[in-house]
Amino acid sequence: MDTVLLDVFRTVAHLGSITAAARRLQFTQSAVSRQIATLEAELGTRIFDRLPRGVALTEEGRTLLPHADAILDRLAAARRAVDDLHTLRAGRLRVAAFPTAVAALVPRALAAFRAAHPEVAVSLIEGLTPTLLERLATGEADVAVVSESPAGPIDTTRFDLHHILDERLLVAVSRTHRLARRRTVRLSELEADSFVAGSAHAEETLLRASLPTGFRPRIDIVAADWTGKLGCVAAGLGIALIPALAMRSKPADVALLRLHPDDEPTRRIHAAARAGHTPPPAVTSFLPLLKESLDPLWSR
Amino acid sequence: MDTVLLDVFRTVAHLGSITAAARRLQFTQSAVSRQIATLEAELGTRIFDRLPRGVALTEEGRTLLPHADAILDRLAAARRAVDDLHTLRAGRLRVAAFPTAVAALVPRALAAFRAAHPEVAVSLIEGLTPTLLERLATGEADVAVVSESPAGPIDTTRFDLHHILDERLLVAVSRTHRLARRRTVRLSELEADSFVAGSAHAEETLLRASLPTGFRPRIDIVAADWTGKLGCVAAGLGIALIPALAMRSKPADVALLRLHPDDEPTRRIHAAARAGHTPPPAVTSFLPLLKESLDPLWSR
DNA sequence: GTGATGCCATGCCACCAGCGAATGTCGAGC
DNA sequence: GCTCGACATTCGCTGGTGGCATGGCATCAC
Repeated sequence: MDTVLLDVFRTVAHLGSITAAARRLQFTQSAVSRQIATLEAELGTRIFDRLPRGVALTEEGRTLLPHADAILDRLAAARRAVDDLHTLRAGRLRVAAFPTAVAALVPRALAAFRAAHPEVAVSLIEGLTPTLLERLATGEADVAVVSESPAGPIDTTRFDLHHILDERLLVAVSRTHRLARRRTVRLSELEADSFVAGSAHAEETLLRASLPTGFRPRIDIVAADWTGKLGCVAAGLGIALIPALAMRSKPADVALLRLHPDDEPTRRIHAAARAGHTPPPAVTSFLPLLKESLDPLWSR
Repeated sequence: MDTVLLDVFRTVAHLGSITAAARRLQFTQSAVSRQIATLEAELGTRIFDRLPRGVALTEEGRTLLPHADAILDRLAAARRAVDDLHTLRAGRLRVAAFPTAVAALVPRALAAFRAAHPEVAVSLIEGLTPTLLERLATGEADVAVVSESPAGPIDTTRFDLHHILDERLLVAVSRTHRLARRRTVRLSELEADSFVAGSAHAEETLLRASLPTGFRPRIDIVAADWTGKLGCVAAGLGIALIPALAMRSKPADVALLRLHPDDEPTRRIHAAARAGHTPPPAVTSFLPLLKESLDPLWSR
């Protein structure tokens, strides 16, 4: 059944006249007359009594009226809901991101998103790239901020990648370190140094994955997170490799050196979405914000 | 919007395949494909992602689905409600009737109606004919059981009348009365008798309206209702005119005489419905029951 | 790799549903 | 009795809708 019939019915019932309803609905009288006749045929009963002046609802019509109202209201609500989703007056945005991105990049972008679209419910899950992609694939997340190294390429047949930045790896040394004044160093110059490494397995992976094979760093100190690591470095206990993304601002007590371009590992940060699936509107709107949130410190 | 689109949408969403939905709905695949496209155009957004094997809901589609379900369910409920009304599995029957009819005629018919259609809510209002007709006209009652005398004809342009019976007026006399053995009497034979009249104004009207002008009954006793009146008659205190309709059964202690046809007033009992209005299904079903409930005692 | 298969989109055609304009019908009111 | 207002009906036409056939794409079997 066409809901236009119900709208016509409602209007006729309200105005008590086919002719008046036709005027209001921009139809001809004959059209409305036949639409009512069609509706009556479909229901198998008369819904209006034809009076000398206009029409009046029958018992059946009176029964139908609230249903027609409810159906049309719900239809309008459906349109509104879909439209709200489209214009970001409703909906949700579930971001998944790897730990380093959660330090600053993703929170900044999420904050900007929430400011722009306060009615969209945002949520954030932290995890390692393979897990994030799995969540994305199962629909538990709408977008995943992931890192890709040559060692672990991402299946682009399953995921659409939006490149955010190429991550820079910095060498943190104490201000009194012999290389503290340098802008750029080569890895070979650090063979004699002791490294402060993270205790987390992820950091192991980072170090191993990031550095050229054959380079065997000396590790004397293990610190859990970036803040502790930087403390050790500042105290001159060793040097550390720090992803630029982990630096929320330039620290005062350590020097940050860039690696020579040939030594720098290539870790590309992407926002990933499910391939073949149209991203929810919130994701489409979120991606540009991720790029706008970039700090010049982070990428080369 | 055609609700068929919503049904197609629902089926496609459920089966995850346009082709499968087409099979189930007895459409061709192309038809369903374009119906989905039409729905998407109407909403201004994609509601399905086209995958290599079938389709999957987008965020917008997921939002729409519960609305589609609700709309279709409500539509089905509307059809059912109208149909129930039609088949008397629901609805109401509001009967208005004049007092004498409420004695036995209408209750019997209502009981039969309720037995046949227990899910229809029945109600009954008692009143005098002009009031009843007014209620009918304003829609407060669905059908009115009214009496019509030559003195008060009913406007048949406003009301459709269904003749139920021509009311018989009986003369109640005690078993020891001089006419107790007669079957028929003439009014002129009763001039010497004392009449037991009702105290109600209605009874005054009945007596005056029923009897030929010029006949002046002698009234010594006034009794409120038919039972009391019959009690007086049985005790030999006088005689009474009783509408046959008021007799729920043949009483043992009084004799009931018919009036000679020429003396009998013509009061026609009708079921009245609003002219020009299709009666509610319950009324259509109720009218035959009124005639079937007739007691042979009542009418000539 | 190559053909077969399954799925969706689309071009084309035929059909009919629904619209508008005009006319018919009926009752009310003057 | 005439006019007016309101709904129904008829007729011709157009646009929408479905079916058929085809094409593109991805997957699967061999």
